[in-house]
Amino acid sequence: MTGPTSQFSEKTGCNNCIMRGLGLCEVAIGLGLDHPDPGGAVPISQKKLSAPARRTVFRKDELMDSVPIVCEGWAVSVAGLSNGRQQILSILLPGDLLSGSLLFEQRLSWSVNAVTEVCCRCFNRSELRDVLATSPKTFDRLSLAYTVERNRIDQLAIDLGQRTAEQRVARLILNLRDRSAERGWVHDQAFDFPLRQTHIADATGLTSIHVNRVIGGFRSHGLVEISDRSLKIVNPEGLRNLAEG
Amino acid sequence: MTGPTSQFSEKTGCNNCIMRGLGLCEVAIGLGLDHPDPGGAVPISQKKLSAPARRTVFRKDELMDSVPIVCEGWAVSVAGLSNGRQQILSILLPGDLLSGSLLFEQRLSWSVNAVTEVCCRCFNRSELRDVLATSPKTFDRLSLAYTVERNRIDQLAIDLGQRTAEQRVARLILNLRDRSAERGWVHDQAFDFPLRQTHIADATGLTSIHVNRVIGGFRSHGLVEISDRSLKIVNPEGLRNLAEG
DNA sequence: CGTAAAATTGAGCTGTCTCAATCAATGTGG
DNA sequence: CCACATTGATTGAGACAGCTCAATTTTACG
Repeated sequence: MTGPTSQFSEKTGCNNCIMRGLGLCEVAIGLGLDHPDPGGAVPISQKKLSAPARRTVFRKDELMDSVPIVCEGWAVSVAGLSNGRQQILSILLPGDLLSGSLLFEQRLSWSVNAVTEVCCRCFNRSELRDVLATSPKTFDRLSLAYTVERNRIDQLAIDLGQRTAEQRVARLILNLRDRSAERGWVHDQAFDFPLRQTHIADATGLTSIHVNRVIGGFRSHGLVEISDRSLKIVNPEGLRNLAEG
Repeated sequence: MTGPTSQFSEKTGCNNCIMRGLGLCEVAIGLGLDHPDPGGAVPISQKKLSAPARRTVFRKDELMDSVPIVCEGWAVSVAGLSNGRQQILSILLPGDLLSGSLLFEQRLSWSVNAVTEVCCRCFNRSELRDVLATSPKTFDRLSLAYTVERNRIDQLAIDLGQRTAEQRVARLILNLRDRSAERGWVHDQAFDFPLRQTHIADATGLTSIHVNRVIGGFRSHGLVEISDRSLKIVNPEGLRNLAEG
């Protein structure tokens, strides 16, 4: 039962997570952290935590004794500047580690905001590290996740430093399509897309006004359609060409 | 023994590295990887490799069986785009890990170019990982290095996404001053600065022409002085204020 | 149903780029 | 040791991508 998804403080939270099937908490499940089970999986104590849309889930500089994984909903990790601007450093989909750094550091470098209603599982760090030391499989799985995360940030820097507004937005959309597709959530080039234009703006280093015009352009060129928190890539070829630049 | 530094073009290479004292290969030395010694240090087989200024040291997609550390000279890791532009993802000073990802991945994600003449030590990856598994101290040291690296990239993305040209250049200079200072190479706000304006441009996502004007501005406002591959911060306050935005 | 958040559109401005040319520095071969 | 070739720094003029300010409409939510 979804139950009254409550605050911030640990609540029933993400029951759906397991119910929705294996696709969901793939990292957690892939790591064998999900729950004590026969298949060689290792139990690690965990807490669940959920937050409503648009709320801050974790605050910069918060001291974490756990390593959270997003189970349900979309979130973003975001760095705020003194002048009010902010940069989204990663968009977190269900199954994503909040940040690989949390394995080594307990202080959170950036805030995490919920885009939709979000639910996380927070794995105890020291237990998790013990598992890492003893389970090579888990180690490999986790270092792969870390590598992917790292490559994504490098790619972000390249996009921000070298590409045009249209390319950045196109690439963002294509990335999210690919990540959704890995999870089996893309059908006929359409997928759930809860980001607001301001999220896209903060992720691409643009103004939301300009993002609006760029997307308007995409739409009028028959590249994408957006409606009702869902995005459909009408012309994948065209979008890809635009993105490659 | 140090032996004839071989490889690539096996040259004499970085004998200076040790001779210059502890400041230099600090990571390697801090890790106790330097050479077999009584102090609990762990020997790991290593090769040395050197390259002249402006040459490519490692090429994107190269398969590495080792984890290199820069011992001497400055290098940059850089991603090239099809349109000829390129983004510098990190500036490597002596003592820096080429990339923490190499602990987990053997394929190099981006090329590494020498800025000055450069010399590296390449530690055997599997031996290094064995050491990590058995030496908590080394593990901590290395995960710290990884964390620092990660934070630097995040910071780069924020700079590229949200800050003005002047801020980006100012921050680059201040970062390099700080990193040089950690190594004890800053005297009276002056330090070795072998970067060309094109390097600065590629690192900040700007045109070298515009970098030139920005630096010209800094100079004429009495913020910095550059001459003879050395940079002096004349007005640290002013530069910092500019950088903060 | 009312209020806040998000999307859209217009007009003008500016930071940064492009193109082009010159000059200084550094390195190379004869 | 000089002439030449290459690389790097500097400066000017004009163009444009993306920003700011401002107003309106649409959508979402308590």
